[in-house]
Amino acid sequence: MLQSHFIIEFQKYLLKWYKENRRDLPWRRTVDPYYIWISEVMLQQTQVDTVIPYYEKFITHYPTMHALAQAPQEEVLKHWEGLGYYSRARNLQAGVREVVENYDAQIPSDRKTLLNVKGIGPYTAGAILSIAYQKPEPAVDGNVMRVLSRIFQIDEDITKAKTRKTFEQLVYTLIPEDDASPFNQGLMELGALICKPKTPLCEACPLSHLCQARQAGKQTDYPVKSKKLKQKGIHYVAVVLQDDQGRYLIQQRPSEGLLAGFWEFPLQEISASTDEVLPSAEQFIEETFGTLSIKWSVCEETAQHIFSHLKWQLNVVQGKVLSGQVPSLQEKPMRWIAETELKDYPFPVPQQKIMKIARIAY
DNA sequence: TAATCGTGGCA
DNA sequence: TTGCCAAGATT
Repeated sequence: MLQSHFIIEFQKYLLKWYKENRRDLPWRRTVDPYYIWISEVMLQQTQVDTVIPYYEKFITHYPTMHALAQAPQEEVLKHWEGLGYYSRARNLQAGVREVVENYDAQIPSDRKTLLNVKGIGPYTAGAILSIAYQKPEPAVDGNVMRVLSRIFQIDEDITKAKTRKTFEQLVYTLIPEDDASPFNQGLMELGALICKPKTPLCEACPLSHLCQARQAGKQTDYPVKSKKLKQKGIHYVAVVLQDDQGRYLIQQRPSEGLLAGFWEFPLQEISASTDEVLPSAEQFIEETFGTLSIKWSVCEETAQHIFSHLKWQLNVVQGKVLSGQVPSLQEKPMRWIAETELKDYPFPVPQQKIMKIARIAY
């Protein structure tokens, strides 16, 4: 059990350090729960410098919850393009619609209700409650677990879901009643700027005199986390097809799963060898349109894209339809679009790499 | 619980 | 180059 003088000491040094060292970030110039919500979702598993331009653009386009609620989903995805983890965008919009419809556009201020809103989990709920509503609630992210696991030499594996609860209980004992926002943000800022994963700057740390790992010289042994497996490799051929008018064939991905709802040049999975590249492309066209007269060229350059759990190897084949008539597409989620229209569709990064290889402007 | 879901930075 | 890492949520 922690003694009260330790807790007071912890709060005092952390709050003083945060007050003097906090970065001036766009979302720190407001306490509007809607803007805090957007920033927290964008910051999930994403670095601050990456988020800043997306945040600025997003709140300009969707300054109110009503604006976001009424926007077409594909337009929202377009604004999220390149930021990754696209279910965040769909869930954010779904959550905002829930709040507009069920709570008269007032974001709930209690944890239980907040957790029922789409896209809001334990961390984001705590962040909104503490930062926007000044409530003494924990907001435990990777920074907080790293900082606290070092200070208290906590050995639990932070990759396990239930470990977060251990840290939440600890934060409940540490967090000050009246300074919840700077306390939570201070813990995260300390993790980001000082208590870094590889090379913690303990000499500059305001809590080093309270840190057990530091006293034991074992800072980099914490946090404890199990290793993750290597990405599984998959080989594809991207089929870049143009009709006689120079339009490109693009296809929409399914509404669930990887890169849901995004557009792409049709991908055909192949086994590793390159001698399958052209036959696979031809097979795709055969299955989609039947027999067509096409002038093919195989691109020498290939692309690679690494996801959290997958590694794509991409070959590119370009084809031009020689005959005038292209069969109709029926119910397939495909379209023929002009090169100038590509910019109106959301394309994920691997597709942008394919465009570069195929020398298509985007 | 464990797997899924992006992308860019960095040692 | 490779692996790790970043203000996690969902299923």
